[in-house]
Amino acid sequence: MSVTMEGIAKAAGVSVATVGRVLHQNGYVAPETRRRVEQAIQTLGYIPNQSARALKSRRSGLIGNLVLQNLNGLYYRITDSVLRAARRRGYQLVTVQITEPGADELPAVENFISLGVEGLVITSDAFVPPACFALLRRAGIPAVAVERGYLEQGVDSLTVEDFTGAYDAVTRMAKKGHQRIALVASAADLPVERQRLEGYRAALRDSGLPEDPALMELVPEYAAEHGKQAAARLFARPNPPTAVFCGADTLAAGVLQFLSEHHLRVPRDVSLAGYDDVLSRLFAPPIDSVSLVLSGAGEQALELLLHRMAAPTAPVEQRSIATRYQDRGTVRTLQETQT
Amino acid sequence: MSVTMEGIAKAAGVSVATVGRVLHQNGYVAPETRRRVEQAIQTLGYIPNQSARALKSRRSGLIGNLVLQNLNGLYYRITDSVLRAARRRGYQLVTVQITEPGADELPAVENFISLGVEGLVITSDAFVPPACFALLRRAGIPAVAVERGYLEQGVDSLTVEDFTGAYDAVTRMAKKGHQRIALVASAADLPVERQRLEGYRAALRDSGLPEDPALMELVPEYAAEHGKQAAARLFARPNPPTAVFCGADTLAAGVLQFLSEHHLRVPRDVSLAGYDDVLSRLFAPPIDSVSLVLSGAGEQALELLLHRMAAPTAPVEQRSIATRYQDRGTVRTLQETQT
DNA sequence: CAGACATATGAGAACGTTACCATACGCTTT
DNA sequence: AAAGCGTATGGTAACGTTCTCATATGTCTG
Repeated sequence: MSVTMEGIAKAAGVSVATVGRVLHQNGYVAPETRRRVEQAIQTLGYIPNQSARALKSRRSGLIGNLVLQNLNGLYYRITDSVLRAARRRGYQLVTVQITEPGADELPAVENFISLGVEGLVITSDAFVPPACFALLRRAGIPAVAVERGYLEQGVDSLTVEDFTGAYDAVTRMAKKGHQRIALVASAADLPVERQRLEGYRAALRDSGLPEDPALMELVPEYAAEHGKQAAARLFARPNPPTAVFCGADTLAAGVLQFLSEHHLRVPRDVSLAGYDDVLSRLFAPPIDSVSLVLSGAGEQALELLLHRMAAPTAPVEQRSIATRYQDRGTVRTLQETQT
Repeated sequence: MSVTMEGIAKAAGVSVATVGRVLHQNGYVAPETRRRVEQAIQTLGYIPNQSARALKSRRSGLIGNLVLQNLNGLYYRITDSVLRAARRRGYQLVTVQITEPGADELPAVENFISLGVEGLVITSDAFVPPACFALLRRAGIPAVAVERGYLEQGVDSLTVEDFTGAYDAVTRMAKKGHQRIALVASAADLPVERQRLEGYRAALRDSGLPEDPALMELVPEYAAEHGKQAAARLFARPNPPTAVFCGADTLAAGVLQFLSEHHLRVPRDVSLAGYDDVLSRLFAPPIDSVSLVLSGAGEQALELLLHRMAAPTAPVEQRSIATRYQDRGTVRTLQETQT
């Protein structure tokens, strides 16, 4: 069927050992012999068999990418970044997306080990069961967690500075004079969400603003519909907020839909900011959002991973993905706001 | 290092052959022996080595997924669908995304062959060089193209009914009495774009409307900014359109931004519809869009692929992904429109 | 009771590659 | 001239699986 090293060895009139030397550019090969072998490789269209290579050399050239929950488009961007970084280093990325949280993780990790991945990038804000890490440890495969940290498992991680991102956004609103700043965010008990919530609360506190539970809308899901309903509740109050900070762009979309339907304009009547900066650029008007500096996230993840491969016993490292406030002018000073 | 079949054979006091029989549930194994072997597998935590398995059996259990150009979020949804379908059939999906169109395709395909994929799903509206198909043919690896067809290469395909989708959307506008229906679409010379354009033109023709070049904005890219600029040009005319059909949701986003800035409301002043239905649901207001019925796209793609694997010489097959007009009420009858 | 047959297990040859060891030649060094 | 060394090449044993073939029981049939 397919052309093997033996095939081209025969064609070039040499041994497989020599073909191997040409392929790996190591050892001594006479220029003329090299030419003949390369010629044979060309004409026969030889493509090395990765399975055999991996089996023998214990280097698969594969890096696993475990993605859990893909609610917003964010993970795609991270995966994309990791993919490019991996390729730049000569690694192939194998992505597995969890469909059934809580049940699929372990089989997925087994699968990765089975494939012989040399490292694993775990992209998730959801909780990965400790058994997965135990498995990886036993197999001697290093992992790096992106988005959520697993320091307690001794895993290097790349977390998002969500606290700072939220803190910064809300502080800006407070600095512009807003007193009633609402929060619309996910109620999920995940580090990411908790940090955004805490950032919001800390910003209020540090700005000397009271924390009003009636202004904190924690909704069950990211879907726009929930943002819309939350806005409906917020603006039905006698004292509606003058600024709304959303823990996700999709929620902000819902808020914007409500405002638009009720002829409230952004930022004339209400100031609005979202999070993730994945959609907000496309809204009418484009709204402020906390963007994650993902360029380089893949690079960082792979750096951590390769570093860990080289030094398995080095101290656990944690780096972070910075956030940057994307200012599109939808947070206006209170004086200019029509109440 | 890791536990092999020989390891558990030793632990269970049997030969590797027996372990193999237990693993594959074929051949005769005494119940008691089976128990012992399974016990050993459990306690030692045996995980089969895919490389060795693939090398020997020529069945890697891998399916390749080549993705070119990932402009809108559409491909992610297709990939996701393919991923699930593949897993349901016991296949692992390996995705490679092209970064450098025109240069990366061939190496990527070689990589896939090298990995021993049993089939390849090509998701792309961009052009895949024939050399790739030649390579696949030589390696005896079946492929299926999603989104764009490659019938001339003898490749099964799953194309999107873009002509119908556009035709349907524009016909609806015409039926509601609109006479000046604008088009904002990508100028890229791709089958997808051509079909959307042709659908628009055919709908005008069949509705007895003249084709007005001034109402056809073919922009270089999908970015919202281009939609906005196109809208600016359209509405600067003495006779602006009363309805705008966009070849992509991102373009519709730009149009909406322009309209919003100029206090033109949808659908009160202008009717608007997008394409792909990937973002339009989130707009304020949510706008009509042509949605692709992707549920089942992965299933279909894998069905085609597996069918081809089983019968390599069967006649080339082409199926299609249907479109469905998502009505959110942003196309209003001309009578109700304020001009 | 001999042969046929179902049941149960082991031995071992591949799969295509890598990498170590052996061999062989010609040239310099002492 | 023997030893040492750089150059060039071939032979071959793994890597962990799969799978065929061989072997060894007991059990049933005519």
